Amino acid sequence: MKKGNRYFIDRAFKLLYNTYGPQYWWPADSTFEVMVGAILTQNTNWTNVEKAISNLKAAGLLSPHTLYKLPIERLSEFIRPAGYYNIKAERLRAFLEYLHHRWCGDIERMKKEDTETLRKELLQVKGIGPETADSILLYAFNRPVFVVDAYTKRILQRHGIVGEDAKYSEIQDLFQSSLPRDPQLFNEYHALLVAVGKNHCKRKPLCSRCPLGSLLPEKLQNSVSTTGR
DNA sequence: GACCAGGCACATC
DNA sequence: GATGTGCATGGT
Repeated sequence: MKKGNRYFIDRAFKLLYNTYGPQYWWPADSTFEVMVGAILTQNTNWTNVEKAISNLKAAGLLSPHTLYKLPIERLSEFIRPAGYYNIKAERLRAFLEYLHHRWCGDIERMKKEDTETLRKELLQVKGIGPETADSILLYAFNRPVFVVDAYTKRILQRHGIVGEDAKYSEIQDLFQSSLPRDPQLFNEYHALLVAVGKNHCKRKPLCSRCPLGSLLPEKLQNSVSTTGR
């Protein structure tokens, strides 16, 4: 672990927290809702996911048992606003099968399993990859697992902390070995990275006035766009 | 109308 | 193992 990287990880959190304050993630009323949301939000704006979730709520379907009984064709209609609705219906279906066959639909039982086992099992569910599995572990089960998303990767790349070809596990290790294993800290940090990413780190360069600007290495200062906000 | 969003699986080389 | 592609709605 390079010392400069640890400094960046440490300092960035403070800057982001001072700028944006607590993010109160994950916005949901239940553990199950977090898990459903984690699948629905794959490559999708959260506002679209909210529409899908409120559809399910309004129909009284947001529980492991009721959703399990719902035919996949109807499920896909309810979640339509979230986009990729056919594929996400299949993914939710696969998760619900896992929940029922492995845990009898009992989330309280699932909560007692250890983190490594849960992660391994979640990754075997078709449609659940590393980010979705880790979102469930952190935000639904309060486990000290750092979630790496597209914004996290982009921000680290633009600051020269990791290379263009950085793998998920490399970035995750970077955070997990630099920070105390505190779920609340990981929770807040990831949410803050999304907040700054939405404002300043889109696919096209948009770095000016970014709260992390002071952490940019000098050699990268020239690449900062001044046309953004 | 173009671009983007809190990924993942699968085909192909 | 790396790279490309399909999946789709809704906001800016």
